[in-house]
Amino acid sequence: MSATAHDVPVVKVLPEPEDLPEPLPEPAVGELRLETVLGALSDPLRLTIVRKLLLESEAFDHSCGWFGLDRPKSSLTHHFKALREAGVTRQRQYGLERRSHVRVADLDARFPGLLELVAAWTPKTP
Amino acid sequence: MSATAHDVPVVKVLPEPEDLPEPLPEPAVGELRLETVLGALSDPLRLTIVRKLLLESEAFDHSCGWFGLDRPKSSLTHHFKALREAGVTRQRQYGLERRSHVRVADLDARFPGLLELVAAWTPKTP
DNA sequence: TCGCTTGTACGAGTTTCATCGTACTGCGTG
DNA sequence: CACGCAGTACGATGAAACTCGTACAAGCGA
Repeated sequence: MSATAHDVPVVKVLPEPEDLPEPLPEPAVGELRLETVLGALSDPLRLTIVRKLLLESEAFDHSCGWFGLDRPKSSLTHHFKALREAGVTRQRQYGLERRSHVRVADLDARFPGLLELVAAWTPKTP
Repeated sequence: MSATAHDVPVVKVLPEPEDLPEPLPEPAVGELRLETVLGALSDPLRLTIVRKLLLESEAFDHSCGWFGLDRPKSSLTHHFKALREAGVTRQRQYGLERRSHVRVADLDARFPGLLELVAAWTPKTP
């Protein structure tokens, strides 16, 4: 193709799509169901996860441990899987870690306004 | 601004609050919780109810039977109660009937955009 | 290669929820 | 006042979901 021998890569701002590991199994955009997504978001812990991803993750995926959640690992696996299978997050395997990010574009396309509600959410005080 | 003393009220679009029976017990606006509301809306039958109220109820409350749902009465009671206790609907007793409407103003104030998602929802086809 | 780390799989215990039959209440009408 | 109707309350059943311990797989570094 157009790539020649003297083409030198300079800086890579973001990893190329081909460089990323394949996402774990997830529903396609057209398969997203409102009732399923709402069900996944009806749990305080999962709201916490998604909100933290929305507000504090600057274009990076984050592994399970980054959230600092005080729960056993098997519980966290359960909730991250629930979010991914509902289509809220995407997960990729980076060596040891499995990192997550919110499918912002997909969710905004299918359910505009929903993520703003999650970002504005605050946990119950008492 | 331009309103002066000789402005005469023309039509009463909505009935006065004093004419209505007291609403059944429900959470106040400030007590609405996103996780609870999303949980109430994560059920296809309840989404059907709320959507139908949003799209087809022209400023009127509607009784249980109006929806034409093919379920036993005790099931319907369960779901209408779930919606009311989550703060999605308001119910008033009119003689024999208990009529419901969506708390549009309250929900729009606390969770802007949420009801638009419900209105745009369509049940699963298969 | 031997650990250490990250996370999964599986399974049990508990809880919560949906469904719905039956019996009941409360209102309105004849 | 007796009947009928809208809807509730209660309870049983079964399915789903949350929580979490334990055991296991896979990557990475010394």
